[in-house]
Amino acid sequence: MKDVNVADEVTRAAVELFAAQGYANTSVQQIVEAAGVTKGAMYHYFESKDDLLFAIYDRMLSLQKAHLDEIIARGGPTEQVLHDVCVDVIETSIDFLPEGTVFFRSMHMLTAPRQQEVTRRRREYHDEFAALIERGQQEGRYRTDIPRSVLIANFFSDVHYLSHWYSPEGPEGRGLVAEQLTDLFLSGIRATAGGVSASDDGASAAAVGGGAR
Amino acid sequence: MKDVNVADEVTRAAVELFAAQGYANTSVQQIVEAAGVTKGAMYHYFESKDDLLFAIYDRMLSLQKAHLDEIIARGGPTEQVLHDVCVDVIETSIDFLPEGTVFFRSMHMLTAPRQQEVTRRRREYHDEFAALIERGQQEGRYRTDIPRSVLIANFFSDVHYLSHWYSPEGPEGRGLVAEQLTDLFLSGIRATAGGVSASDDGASAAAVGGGAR
DNA sequence: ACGGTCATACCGACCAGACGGTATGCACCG
DNA sequence: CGGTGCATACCGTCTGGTCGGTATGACCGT
Repeated sequence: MKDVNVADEVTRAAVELFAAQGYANTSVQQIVEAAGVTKGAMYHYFESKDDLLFAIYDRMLSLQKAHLDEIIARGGPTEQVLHDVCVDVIETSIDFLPEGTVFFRSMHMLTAPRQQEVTRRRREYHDEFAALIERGQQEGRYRTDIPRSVLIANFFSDVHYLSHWYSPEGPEGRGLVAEQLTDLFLSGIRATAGGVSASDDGASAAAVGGGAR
Repeated sequence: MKDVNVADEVTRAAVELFAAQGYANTSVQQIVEAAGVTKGAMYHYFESKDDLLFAIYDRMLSLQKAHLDEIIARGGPTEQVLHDVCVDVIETSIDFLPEGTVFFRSMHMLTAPRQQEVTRRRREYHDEFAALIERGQQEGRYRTDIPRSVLIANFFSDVHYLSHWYSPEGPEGRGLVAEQLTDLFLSGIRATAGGVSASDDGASAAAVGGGAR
């Protein structure tokens, strides 16, 4: 099965190098050397350097979308489903930390049509996530005084940022961090007894205390 | 004052192009054309393309650090100070949205020493921010069941992510979004009434999984 | 069994061109 | 006259991609 091995080895090396040095700073020569193959072999399996990059995106997107669908299909109370979705995407992102680095850093290096494709598939994920939040809002669980798009951005930002600070060698296990970030997010969007006062007086908001149940 | 004008115009064009196409995909030729100057003029003011990129970082870092110091120097209750700091960094990031795009996307394109310099100055900001959180924790205001580094990452992620979703043309004013994100963050880190507090003796947060009750 | 044919997998020298950077020169100013 | 501010032509390097060629092996008619 040399077929699989070459393509896989190239992909592996590419992710590693792209994450470490960036897409533009990594030459095809470097990749094939790191993968232990030749340029000819690589161009036999990939149309272009861009194609190689897209393969990384494709794998990530497919994986996370599959997870999302599976969790939603499982059903259950909104809070539970949302919790599971959040934890999963964080854990998955930790499992694929180098891919994540490349993902957010090099998206603009893709050719226009592929960039659109990535955007489209990310929006699919986004929309399903948004539907979950909306469901929770209709159930009175989550606050409605802040636009839904802001609530969602607030969560995805955490996923996005992971590759900038999380280290697998650090003290925190991936499962723990996932629970913690999810908890922070859910605590933030939970509907509270009182409203939110915008401009002045940030201090008095503390008096409201938690709507923790 | 042609001196200032040329350098400024080049910087302006560079930010715009870097944000739109990425650093690596933007040639020096493109920059000088967009700025309405010649390559000779540009290389008279900047040592290299890298130098140009660093100038962008330098400006952002100086600005935000100055703001931070000013707000902290103003004093006041912890909650108020932290609130103001959060709002400010978000508003500033919105004012310099293209710079922000470049900032996070192209850091790895800087030469090693400059990358270190940027990291060093970011850490300065980070540490002052961490000190604020710690103060709030000692006052019993903020939860201690989650590592401080996670709390902080949770906030900076929002700042980081802004350039990926916020649009000045959108319905949300920059001040409003800043308040909303700040509120979400503060709601998340607030110590809950009956919840875990006191000394952090390790992983006491495991209870999160079941989702309330 | 066997020569021949064809497709697939792979090799690696080579190329066109783009890019960052420089060298040289000139105009203007104090 | 010297120095600053800039213009322009030019260069060496490096890169993505190509292309002619070879090795391997399955299949086939005889």
